[in-house]
Amino acid sequence: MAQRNTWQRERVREALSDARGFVSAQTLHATLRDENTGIGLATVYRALSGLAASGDADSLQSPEGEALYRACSTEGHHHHLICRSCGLTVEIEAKDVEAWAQRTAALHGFSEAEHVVDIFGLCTPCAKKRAGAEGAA
Amino acid sequence: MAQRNTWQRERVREALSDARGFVSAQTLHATLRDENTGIGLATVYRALSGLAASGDADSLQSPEGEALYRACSTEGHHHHLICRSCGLTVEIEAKDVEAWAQRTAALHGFSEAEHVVDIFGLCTPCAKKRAGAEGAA
DNA sequence: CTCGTGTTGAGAATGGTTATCATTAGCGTG
DNA sequence: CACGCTAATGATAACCATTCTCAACACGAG
Repeated sequence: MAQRNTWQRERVREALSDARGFVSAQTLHATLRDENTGIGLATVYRALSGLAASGDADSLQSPEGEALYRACSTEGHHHHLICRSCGLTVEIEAKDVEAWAQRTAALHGFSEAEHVVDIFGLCTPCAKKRAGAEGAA
Repeated sequence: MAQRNTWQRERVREALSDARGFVSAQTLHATLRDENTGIGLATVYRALSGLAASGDADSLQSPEGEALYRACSTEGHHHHLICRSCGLTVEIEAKDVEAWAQRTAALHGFSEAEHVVDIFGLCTPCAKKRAGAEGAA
């Protein structure tokens, strides 16, 4: 028996799904604590890395060095389009880029190529908000 | 007078150039220490972030959450092909990917798109080494 | 040479992540 | 249903990279 079902793991999975974008383990833990669950920080980390390992979640490093996680609907390999203002995330496919990455790696004698391709930008609502708040700076 | 010339900063710049790929601040500090220079860790960090800020170095987050730096010859926007074993790094251009990123972002209503495109793999020497050491596992 | 101030360096502080370990609780079994 | 094995939990300590603090120092102008 390698894996047991615990409400904690379930809660982490839920919380991750509820979040519209990437969230840090710390934030997730805080959120779960607010919901009266006395879940432990270590457990959140464990659940999170478990989800990431099993492909149910994606993880990336924020520029500040924090690990961010997000529930992933798409099973296979994919990339993200992330709003740098509100965190909204869109999963995108990039077959062309996949091919290009493999080709480029091979061209330089690299094997077992993996790649990181993420686009950061401003989603329409945030772009509008920012344009409106311009004078406030 | 905003900036003074110190041998420490020069050493950091040199060490960064000597490294063939991305190196962590810790590694760089250790290297400089080995060269009999009694340089301080804090100084290395300071010099490194300075170089990164002035565009003389590139920085990225390793999967382990460490910040890695590399001296960058190319001024403009570019990407990296990195050996995950020895750290060897090749700078690559990806005009097609640039275009694709912009297009994709626009398609989803995102503006001010920036992107992160890096390929991690095994360079030929490392791939061979690894194949030879297979039985050791 | 002398002074002012940016810089340095050792160590403390910070903050995220992982390990430790006693306790708890799934879950298959009898 | 009760029992027991063992994975999972959670409080806390340990870790590690990075940043901050601050007194001593050295660059460089006058």
